[in-house]
Amino acid sequence: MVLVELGASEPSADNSRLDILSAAADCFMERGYGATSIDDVARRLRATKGRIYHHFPSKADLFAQIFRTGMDLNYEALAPIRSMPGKAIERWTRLARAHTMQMIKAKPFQRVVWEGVEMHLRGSTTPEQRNVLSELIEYRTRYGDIFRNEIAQARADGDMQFENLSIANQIALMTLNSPIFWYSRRPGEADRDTENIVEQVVGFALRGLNGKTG
Amino acid sequence: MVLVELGASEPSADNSRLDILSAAADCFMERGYGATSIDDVARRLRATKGRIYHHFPSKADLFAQIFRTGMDLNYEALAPIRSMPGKAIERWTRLARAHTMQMIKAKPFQRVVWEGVEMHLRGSTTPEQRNVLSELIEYRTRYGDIFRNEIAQARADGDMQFENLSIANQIALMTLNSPIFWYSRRPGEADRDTENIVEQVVGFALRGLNGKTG
DNA sequence: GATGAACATACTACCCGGTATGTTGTCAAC
DNA sequence: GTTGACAACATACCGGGTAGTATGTTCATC
Repeated sequence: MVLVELGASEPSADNSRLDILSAAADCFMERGYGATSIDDVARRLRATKGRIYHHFPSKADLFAQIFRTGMDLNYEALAPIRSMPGKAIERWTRLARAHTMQMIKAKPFQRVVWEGVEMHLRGSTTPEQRNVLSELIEYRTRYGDIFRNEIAQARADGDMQFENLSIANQIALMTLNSPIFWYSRRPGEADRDTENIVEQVVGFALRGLNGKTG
Repeated sequence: MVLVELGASEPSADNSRLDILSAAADCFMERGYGATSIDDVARRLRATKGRIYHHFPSKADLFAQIFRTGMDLNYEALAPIRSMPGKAIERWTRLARAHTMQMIKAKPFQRVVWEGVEMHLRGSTTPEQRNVLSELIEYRTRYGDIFRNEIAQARADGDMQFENLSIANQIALMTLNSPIFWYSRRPGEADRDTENIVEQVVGFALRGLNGKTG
């Protein structure tokens, strides 16, 4: 079972690659995958297609790389929390905070992740690209399971109450993801303001799960 | 017994129109607006483009009509509840139930509504189609305000607690909408099962809003 | 000064929205 | 019962946009 290796690619190798990824993520967020042309991405970089196709074999692959990068960021944000001892509900709350903050901080990448999941659910991809995508989907599914396991444990601890585990997790994650749709940074917004928004979101989800606020 | 109206070329045309709308909604749900071609819709109808363009002037207009139909259904579902007397929190709960049920029952249309809102937020439409769409967006915004007003009132009544009204409404509606993404009807699912799902969703949102369960 | 990476330029093949035109059935009037 | 008119499509075609490719160009490194 070979999973994604975090630092697999050479670090200092390509600023150019990262620039392309970031610009493409912005485009995909603003117009969606289908409506974004490679020329659009190139234009944003003040470059041409040649540059992009020099680094990425296809549009679908570019999309997939953004997807992977976004998920890498998410795993990275959760990493220090996952191993924390203590009650599951407390761990879930911290995980939720980190996740939600990630939705805000890396919004373009997270929108790509979202669209990637949607694309997979719709099954509208070429059969061969689908393998690349479905590997990423599994990556993302396991990510969701991190939260799923915690709320399952929290329920067993008597710290949460809900009927169906899958549904509860779906709704909770949807809540935590929601900022990618309605959040946009306001001029002069401080870190404290952002954290406040995160707290409102996480609080909503926690209450939704009947979490015992200690 | 004879109900044929003179000069009414409507009935057969309306059936055909509805068939097209429904087939197109299915396609848009499965592949998204951009990835769906008019030929795709025609193929699903076992017909050709001619039929579609005979009834709808453009792809964007077809999309808009589905959007409008979906919203019409939503308003219709809320109509009898809106005028009910009693506490706001109670009214909100009933509205939420009706809305969520609608998400499940008319899922293809609701997905189109969702994508329409996304398209508008992204601003990726031709300037002239944008007028048609933004009118629908306003239609949809007023719909959201129905819920917004109720939770504002409920908070004033002391029956709900949350910090930011806009954020709370956004999250709550997102929760109620979420079935359009993860729900799919299971074989042998009864109405009672569906209602149970609705209850889980609405319950989650209600607790998220700190609703006083009476 | 040869080589290859990192692009830009030029071009092609294809798909898709839209249109223009052809075909069929119906129905009304003569 | 023939004809004309029109609705409801089907067929054929066109033009624009786009993913992908093939080829040129620059520049650094050795």
